[in-house]
Parts: sequence; structure tokens; C-alpha cells
Amino acid sequence: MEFESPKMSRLPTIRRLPAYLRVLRQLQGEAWEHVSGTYLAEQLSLDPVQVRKDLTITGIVGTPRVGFMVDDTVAAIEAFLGWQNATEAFLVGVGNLGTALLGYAGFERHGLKIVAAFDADPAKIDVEIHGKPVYPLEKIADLAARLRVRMGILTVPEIAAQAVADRLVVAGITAIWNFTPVALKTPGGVVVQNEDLSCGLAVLSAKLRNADGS
Amino acid sequence: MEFESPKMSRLPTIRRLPAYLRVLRQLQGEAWEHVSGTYLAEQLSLDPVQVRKDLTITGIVGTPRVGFMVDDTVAAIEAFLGWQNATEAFLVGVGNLGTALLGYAGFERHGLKIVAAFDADPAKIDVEIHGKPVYPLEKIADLAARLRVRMGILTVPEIAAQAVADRLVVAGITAIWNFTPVALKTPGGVVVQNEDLSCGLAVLSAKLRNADGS
DNA sequence: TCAATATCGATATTTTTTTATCTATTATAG
DNA sequence: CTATAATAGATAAAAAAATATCGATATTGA
Ligand SMILES: NC(=O)c1ccc[n+]([C@@H]2O[C@H](COP(=O)([O-])OP(=O)(O)OC[C@H]3O[C@@H](n4cnc5c(N)ncnc54)[C@H](O)[C@@H]3O)[C@@H](O)[C@H]2O)c1
Ligand SMILES: NC(=O)c1ccc[n+]([C@@H]2O[C@H](COP(=O)([O-])OP(=O)(O)OC[C@H]3O[C@@H](n4cnc5c(N)ncnc54)[C@H](O)[C@@H]3O)[C@@H](O)[C@H]2O)c1
Repeated sequence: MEFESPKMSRLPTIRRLPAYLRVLRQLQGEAWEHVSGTYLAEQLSLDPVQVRKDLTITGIVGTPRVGFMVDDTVAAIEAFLGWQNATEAFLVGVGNLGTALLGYAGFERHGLKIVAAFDADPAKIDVEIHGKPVYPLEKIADLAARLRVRMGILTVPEIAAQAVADRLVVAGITAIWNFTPVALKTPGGVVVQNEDLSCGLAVLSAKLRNADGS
Repeated sequence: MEFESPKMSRLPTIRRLPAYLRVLRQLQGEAWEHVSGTYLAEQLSLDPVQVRKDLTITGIVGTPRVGFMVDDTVAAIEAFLGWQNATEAFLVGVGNLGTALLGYAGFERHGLKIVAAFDADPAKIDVEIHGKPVYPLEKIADLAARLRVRMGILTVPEIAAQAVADRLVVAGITAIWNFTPVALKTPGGVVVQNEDLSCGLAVLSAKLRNADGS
């Protein structure tokens, strides 16, 4: 007697969806009509059962002996992730990493459009970087309200991370993509996704040490 | 009747170690002698039991009513990850992202030292970027052998990713930190860590869609 | 038409990860 | 010296994820 919400987390599944999407789009380019879960699994070195199970989260259904309609599956994944029409975002901290992200065209394929950037350094403001305007941090609340932007990408130095995050929250930002290694404290209702590169490096280091260690 | 290997995967644990390390180093700076698992948990919004369990993977032991010796714990984590002395690495693809990574000083704190970069674009070679020399791709095998470098960081365009990875493997690279969204095919014995940003974006999108969707 | 086969989707099982509970230890206060 | 509270660490339980099994179904080719 338990009403299950349509998606009961399944974070690992969600993380794999972009990989499926990437293969599927390539198949679209090659004018495939159908694709089997088995094929997707081979391309991505995954288990076929896992692929089929993952795809069910999007609501897509396949047909036996045929597979999944490529176009429908792309649409289903995009709809599930909300990637049909781009979410507009701000980026704060136009340094090494921030500049790289501003220049990455791939985000547009992932339902993300960075509309403006912000920085504390006067030398960086009022210039366009990769076609994106850079404003002083003070303007963020006003612009967030005017443009109704709700996502912020955080690429400031560690030391400034929490303070800038607080500012984003005050400005009405409800989703923070956090590239700093800081564990941000945010009020409920704000979703934070941490993209700490050192996690991946730790895994690689551990594997490496294990590979030659024994 | 089962001999367990010293580390039986526990990937989520390994991914959390750098966060512990970061807090611990800050405490070192403030001259703390001990720290409780409870405190670490609070700082990182984790469960205290999980913190203690995670730390056991490094072999560190704490004392009741006191906690863990800060210095010893830092040493234990670094030893577990092999971060005491830096691993030397090559970076291939000095574009937006590659340049950002070359300029990131934080890697040195994570046992990683990028000693050289490579690119296919003649305009980029023979200049130093962030103090690192950039060579043509052709030199990679020779330099890898001479410098005994075994780790490669891959930041080339998707289209070139597999070919460059193959080249890295031929050159004797056994660990690839892959920032492209391509699922690389590599021979056994080569460890690959994928750092696909779109995974994190997918999670953020799903959370966001779920937060206002219902 | 019919057998063979590739495939999906449902169910079951196993493994991994997280969370909870309980016991023992130790510093500290009285 | 003893009681108390904070804490580690062991064990157990629960939850989540990955993997395996199996029946049903559609396509293909005999
Ligand atoms: N560069 C990388 O490859 C890399 C890799 C992993 C993690 N990171 C993390 O990303 C973050 C940024 O790294 P980076 O190398 O780009 O640093 P950076 O110093 O190159 O850039 C930081 C930028 O933020 C701006 N800034 C500083 N304080 C600010 C504030 N209060 N408000 C707004 N802007 C402010 C600075 O002017 C600068 O432009 C850091 O937290 C770092 O740990 C970077
Ligand atoms: N820029 C980002 O923020 C970002 C974000 C997510 C993922 N990525 C991924 O990182 C990779 C690089 O992205 P980028 O934005 O830095 O691209 P980029 O085009 O700016 O840089 C690519 C670099 O690789 C070099 N290159 C091309 N072919 C090569 C080859 N065969 N051998 C060696 N070098 C070669 C190019 O000369 C260029 O310098 C891509 O796979 C992209 O999907 C980038």
C-alpha cells in the first residue's frame, strides 16, 4: 500500500542516460530506425539487461525482436531530462575553468544555455568571453530576476564558493552546478550537483595503485 | 571460507576520500590534533557511521572519546590513494578544457603532476601553456618511454578520442583520465576513468525537473 | 505455414551500499 | 575513584543497484 513516485531516485540510471543519448543521436545521423538494447550495451560496454532497465525510466517501450525506435527513444530521454528546450544558466567565476565551460558548444545539445557570466575581477567585466557577456557580481540578483534564470554554474576559487553560493540563492537561483570541491550549505529547495574532479582522480589513483601494487 | 582482497571495490567510499582529505588539511592548518568522525560528517553533510566506515578502508584507527589523529589520517588517505608522491601525467588536447586543466594548481595537492602536453594543431606546439611545454602528438611515444609516464589526460574532440586513446596505449600509457564523452575501447590492463560532465548535468536536470515538475 | 532466433519486459537473485543498533573504550567532571 | 558522556568499531538490517532467469512476441527464412 505504497504509492511510488514516478522516479524513485535511480541516480546511476540517470547518469547513464546521456551516454545512451549520444549513441542514439549518432544512429539518427546514420538513419537507423530501430536499435536493440543489446547494441547500445555493446557500444557502451554495459550489460544489455541494464540498458533495457535504464530505458524504462523514460517510459519508452520497445518491441521484441526489433528493439527501440531511435527517434522515439531520443525524444523520451530528452523529455525525461527536460532537455528538449534549453535551460538558461549563469556562470560565476570566469577563470581557467569557467572560461573553458563558456566556450563549450556541447552544452546546447544538453539542454543548457549559458546566457551570462559574472566575476569579481574588474578586469574581466564588460568584455565578452566566447560570445557571452561578463558582468560584475553585483548585477546578478537583478539579472536573475529579469531573465528568470534559475541555474547557476559555480567556478570560483574555493575560498569564495560558499559566499557566492549564498548570493546565488538570494538571487533566486534554485539549481547550482558546483565545480568547486567545497561542500556547499544551501537551504532546502535548492538542488546542488557537485562536480568535484578529485573524486574521479581518486578512483583512477586507487585503480592504478591496485593495478601495479599487486 | 573466502579470502577477501584488501580492497573489495567500494568505489563510493573512494570517491569520498578527497573530501575528507580537504577538511582534514584545513584542520591541519588550524593545528587540530584530533577530529571525530562526527565532525567530519557535519562538515560534509554525511552520516557519521559512513565516515567511520569509509576511513577504515585506509587502515586508520581512531580512539573512543578522542577521534582520529588528524596528521595520521591525512597520511593514511594519501597513502591509500598513492598521493604522497606525485604521479606524472601527459595531457593531450590543449583546447578549452585542456588549457584549464593545465592551469589548475590544485592537482599538485592530489598527487598529480602534468609534465607535458600534446596537440595536433601546429599552431599550439612549441609554446608553453601555463608553464607546460606542448609537443606534437608524434613525440608522445618517445617521451612516454623516456620519462616513464603512465597516465594520460584526454581532452581532445570526441571525434579524435578513440584514435588518440589507442595512441596513448601504444605509447605505454596504462591509465587514462577521459574527459570526452566517448566510451573508449581499451585493452585489459589499461584503466580508464571517465569524467563525463553530461552525467552530472543529467542528474541536475532530473532533480530540477522533479523539483518544480511536481 | 512453421521453426528458429533475437529481443523485450517481468520477476527473481545476488551484490553492494547505506543506515541503524549495540558494545566497549576512554577522557573528564564530580 | 566513580559516573557520565562522547566516541570508535562491530554487527545487523534495510535499501539500492546490478545481474541473472524466463516466458512472451515478433521477424526471418526454410
Ligand atoms: N581549473 C581547473 O581545471 C579546475 C579543476 C578542478 C576544479 N577546479 C575548481 O574550479 C574553481 C575555479 O578554478 P579556476 O582554475 O578556474 O580558478 P581561477 O582562479 O582561474 O578562476 C576563478 C575566477 O573566479 C573569480 N572570482 C574570485 N572570487 C570571486 C567572487 N567572490 N565572485 C565572483 N568571481 C570571483 C576570479 O576573478 C577568477 O576569474 C576552483 O574552485 C577550483 O578548485 C578547477
Ligand atoms: N570545454 C569544455 O568545457 C568541455 C566540457 C565537457 C566536455 N568537454 C570535452 O572535452 C573535449 C575537449 O573539449 P574542448 O572544448 O577543450 O575542445 P577544443 O576544440 O577547444 O580543444 C580540442 C583540442 O584538441 C586538439 N586536437 C584535435 N584533434 C587532435 C588529435 N587528433 N590529437 C591531439 N590533439 C587534437 C585541438 O587542436 C584542440 O586544441 C571534448 O571531447 C569535449 O566533449 C569539454
